[in-house]
Amino acid sequence: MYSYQEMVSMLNSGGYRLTGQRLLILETLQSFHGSFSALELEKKVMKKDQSVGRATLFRALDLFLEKGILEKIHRESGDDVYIVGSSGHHHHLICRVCGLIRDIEACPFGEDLRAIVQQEGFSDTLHRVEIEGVCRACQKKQKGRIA
Amino acid sequence: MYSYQEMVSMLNSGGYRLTGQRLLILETLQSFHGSFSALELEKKVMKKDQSVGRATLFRALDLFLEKGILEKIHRESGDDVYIVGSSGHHHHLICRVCGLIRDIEACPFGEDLRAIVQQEGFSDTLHRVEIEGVCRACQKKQKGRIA
DNA sequence: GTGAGTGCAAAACGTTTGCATGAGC
DNA sequence: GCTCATGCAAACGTTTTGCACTCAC
Repeated sequence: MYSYQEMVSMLNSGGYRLTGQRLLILETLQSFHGSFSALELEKKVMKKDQSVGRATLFRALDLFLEKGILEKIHRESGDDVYIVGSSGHHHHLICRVCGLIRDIEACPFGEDLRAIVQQEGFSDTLHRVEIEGVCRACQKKQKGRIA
Repeated sequence: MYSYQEMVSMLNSGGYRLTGQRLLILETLQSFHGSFSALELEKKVMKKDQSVGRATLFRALDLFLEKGILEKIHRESGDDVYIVGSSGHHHHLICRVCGLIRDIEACPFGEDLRAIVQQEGFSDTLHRVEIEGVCRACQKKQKGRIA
């Protein structure tokens, strides 16, 4: 997960302006320890500075996605959530209860799949592996509730 | 990809009523040879019977998803599309140009990943592998356009 | 006959836009 | 100072809802 400094330089290196709003949003991103929705981000940002416009936030989200500062993740529920990005090829392990994300560096996309893709004649492929489950902490909470 | 008959019995076996609208939608589903959006489906259905309400269509989509008659797929572009389901565990190879879908029966989720998931302490996991690329036919079309 | 399913229209939802204003480089 | 970026509010497109009506069982 990128640090504030890394995010700022990623933004800066693209020739984008380091406005107060963008920096505020980047700062807010750090307070999430897992995934978050656009709305959750909006609430946190508004708490810090109520004058930030919705449009600014969505424009920043798009920009950050494009620069790789953020990544978008599709939950089984159908909701899209965001996480702060990290470098290198990786996949995600997501807790469907609390939204916790763990980056997985192992990639199951090996020779077997590559061969199938080639056989089907597809080019310019990218792949997405998302594993969804319940994290240890949420398992404990759930057990506690039933017992 | 399920046949019309299979879809009808999947619906029927759940105790759901076989209404004219639902059957019309199931029939329409067969005409797609790849993925489709809710709107594309709506257009096709409306062409057959203009009196079908939007709400009915969305309610049917939800129902079909729940019964496994349809599957929802997340495109890299951010759009959600649907495909007619098929039985057994499988993943998808998607053409980002035309929406063509190929089911892949090989599953890369093996011991390696299983061990990582266990190590991280996650339970009740499900996984999603989506490969996006450009199919053979669309590659040819693109080449033709440039040359 | 009964209740699941429907059509309609209006509302809700999250997101995007147009434009005048304001701030970064 | 020149442009990119912003705030506001209104528009947008998709999906959901509430309700009276209807049709499958």
